[in-house]
Amino acid sequence: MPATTRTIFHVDLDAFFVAVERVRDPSLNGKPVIIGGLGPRGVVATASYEARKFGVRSAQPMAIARRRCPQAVFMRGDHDLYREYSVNFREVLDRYSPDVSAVSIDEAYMDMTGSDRLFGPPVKVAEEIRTKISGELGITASIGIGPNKLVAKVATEDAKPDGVFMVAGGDEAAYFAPRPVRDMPGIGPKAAGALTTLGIERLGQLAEHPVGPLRRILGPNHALGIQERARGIDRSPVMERAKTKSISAETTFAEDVDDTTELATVMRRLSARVGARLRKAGLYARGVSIKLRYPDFTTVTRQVTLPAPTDADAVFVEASKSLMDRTLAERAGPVRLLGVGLTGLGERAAQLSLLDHDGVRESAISSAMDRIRDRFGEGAVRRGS
DNA sequence: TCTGGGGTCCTAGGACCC
DNA sequence: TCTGGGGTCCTAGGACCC
Repeated sequence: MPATTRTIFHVDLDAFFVAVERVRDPSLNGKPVIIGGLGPRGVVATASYEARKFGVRSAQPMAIARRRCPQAVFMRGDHDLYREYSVNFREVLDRYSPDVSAVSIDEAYMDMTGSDRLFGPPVKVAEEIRTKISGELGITASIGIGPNKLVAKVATEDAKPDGVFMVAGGDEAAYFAPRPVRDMPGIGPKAAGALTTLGIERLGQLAEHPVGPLRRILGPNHALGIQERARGIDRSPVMERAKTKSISAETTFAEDVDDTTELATVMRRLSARVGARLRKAGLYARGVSIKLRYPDFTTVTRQVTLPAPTDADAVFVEASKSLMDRTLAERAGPVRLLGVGLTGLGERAAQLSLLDHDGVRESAISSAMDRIRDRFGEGAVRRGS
């Protein structure tokens, strides 16, 4: 099969959460709006462009955002509503390509190779998609176009906000070369810092650097691949995301918690929460993990593999509590964050044969309690101990 | 300025099996 | 008596992304 030049779109909704809030309440238009955790330890999820002018950024501690832009409207956000918009967003994209892959709630790739005959030149289709999104959802999107996902994704940064930017096939290396290495997805603060020690600041320098020293920083197996990416080369297909591999829930306390009874209560609640989500997805878990973060931000994880796959809360609660006891025995509280995860997920049918009788019974009990909670609310039932 | 919550992927060492 | 290599599973930690 001959190598064909692909046409890939990366579609990204602009300041998505804020945009949705503005559909609901147009009086927010033109104002700085900041959405994120409102507690003492919250961080910014999304800031409107008006707020960004004051130096407010995603993932920034809310305390800093408040200082930089005290006049902003601060909101908690409504994630169920954002999910609904995300579904409608996806529905628009599906009209234009059979190969769409969502990467997150506000972002997706589309393989538009060969779509010219149907829809016209890429930039024109991109504008049409944007018009449809804003017409039907009332929010704006930006679209990056490139010969692969990597270039399309980076191009979106030049398209934002509310625009289209295209990098033609063949231009990708020249387009990447002058950009800071941090612009490349996969190079985070650590890798960028390490590259600086080699005098590498831009993607062009990264692409040209002798691979030897890069192996030390980027890993022996990945240095070459990353150098290819620095030239804008990426062969990965637009593919729907693989199945869920883990389900987790965690909470950062407003104030550090030392009381082991309270920690146990929270651990139980988190375990039940991930258990409910697991059963809703019709899955079984083979492993339970926990996470503790101490005030100095050191983070400890502990994990066990269960004797048999299960979806029973009783098993998750027992496992997570015993892992926590073990961890606290090594280092006692206070604790800043507590988390629980379920791993080794699989389909019910595939794992059913591995269940013992007790497992079947516990599974049935948890499912029955889910139904009661659905009808009567969260606090309606709890198992006796 | 003081760091959320939900994920994925990678590395690395040790156990265990063949 | 000393010494193998490969494969898989398990656990812990960490980088990164949105």
